Amino acid sequence: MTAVNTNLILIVEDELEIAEVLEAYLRREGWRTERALDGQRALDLYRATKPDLILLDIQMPILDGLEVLRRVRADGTTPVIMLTARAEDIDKLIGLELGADDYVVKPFSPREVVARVKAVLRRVHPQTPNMLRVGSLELDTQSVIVKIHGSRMDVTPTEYRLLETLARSPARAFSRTELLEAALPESDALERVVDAHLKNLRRKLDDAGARDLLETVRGIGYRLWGGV
Amino acid sequence: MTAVNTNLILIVEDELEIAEVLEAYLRREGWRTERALDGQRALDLYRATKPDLILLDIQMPILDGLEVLRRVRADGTTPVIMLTARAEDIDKLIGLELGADDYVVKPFSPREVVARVKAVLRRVHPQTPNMLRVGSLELDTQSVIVKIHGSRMDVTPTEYRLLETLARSPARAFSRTELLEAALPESDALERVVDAHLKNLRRKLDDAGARDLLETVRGIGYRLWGGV
DNA sequence: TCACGTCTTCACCAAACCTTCACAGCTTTT
DNA sequence: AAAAGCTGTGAAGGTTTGGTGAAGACGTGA
Repeated sequence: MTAVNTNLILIVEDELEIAEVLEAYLRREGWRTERALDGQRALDLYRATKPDLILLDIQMPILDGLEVLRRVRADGTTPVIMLTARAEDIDKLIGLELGADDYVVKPFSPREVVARVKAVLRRVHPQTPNMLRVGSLELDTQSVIVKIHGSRMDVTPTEYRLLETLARSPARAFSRTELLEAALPESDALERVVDAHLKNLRRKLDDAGARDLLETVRGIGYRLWGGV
Repeated sequence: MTAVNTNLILIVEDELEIAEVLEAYLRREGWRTERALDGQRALDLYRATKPDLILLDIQMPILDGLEVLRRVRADGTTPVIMLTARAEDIDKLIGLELGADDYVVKPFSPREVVARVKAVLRRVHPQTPNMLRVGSLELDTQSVIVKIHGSRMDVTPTEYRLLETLARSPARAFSRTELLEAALPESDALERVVDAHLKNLRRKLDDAGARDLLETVRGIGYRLWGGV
């Protein structure tokens, strides 16, 4: 029931165990998945199923990931997240004409991958708006720009992610743990880091004239409030 | 009556004390609960009651949690949150074919568990109602915001929990003990604290123009009453 | 390598909150 | 009418929680 999230994700990965773990995590989030163990099969499945997103390992038999990416790009704009063992050639990967949408460096945690997939799908999907508005706050999730009363406010990456998480569910009260997991996956920071970042964010909001936007919910966490 | 939030949660945990604490916290949120002390009884209860979600300890006599999970998965898609002592092999747990929906590592805080349960249920039933209304009182359980006649009323965490408990069963008379257990589990406060909190709550309701919402039921306790 | 911006931790403080108590007021019982 | 039983209430004390500034860790690019 509740077929809200029927995106199809193609997992291209020759290490069976990794593929299985990824599959389980993605399905847990409600996505359908397909798996390919090599580049050739990946292209076949790509053409047959037209997935909404591709998770693509670089090192693979038959056709390597970069070649698969090239051919997928020659055909369309399907979002691709690269899975790679080494951080070095990443820059080329993203920078050069290949145009992957994101990448994750092995060894990665499945949660990290899920977070990236969500982010990319949000960015790409036309049905999801790129503008978030809460009171006088405006977030452009495409260009990663924050505005208050129409003028720009500089925020650090972590502050931005926290803000976006909060802004996606205005008024909803988030626990510190939720915020940590949403904005800082892979970090084992203490809950208090949320306080620290939100304190800084608050100062900036304050300077920009939106003092009361970010509310503390005592005993629970925080909430963004721009309404009655 | 008042079948607003009739989710049934099955708690499978052999440590009695943990099970009791979890039960108290979950009931506080308005869910019904069942308890099983071992894997065999868990499966029996699962088949008999078809719960909406299962909290499943891994270490258990008779049938361990993993085996229970396997069998539940063989039968359907009931969401399962694992309770586990060690953080290490978690990813495999969730990943490989077993497919738990989430996990919490012991020692956990009951609040944390409640948050996870809420998150998983939200994922599974996307449109869960989160508004409670009694007369001119409105509770948004997701935002943790209280409104009277449409405008916000600030309440303390304990006041909020008492109010929510009362509002989930409008017109029903609660004893002080019931309210204590529902709103302050694990507290050994005297019954009189309920009076104290409700006195404060009454003053706030009064200031907000809803004087008679919270009624005293002499010899019994209190009740929320909003109209005919 | 250094300099810089950012992230994380920590310790301390203030504010908010919870609990208890004593007493007053009211209701019911004797 | 007095006594006994409940509930309302204000204030005091102790506890918990969140805000805050500073210091160190970390990573990145010059």
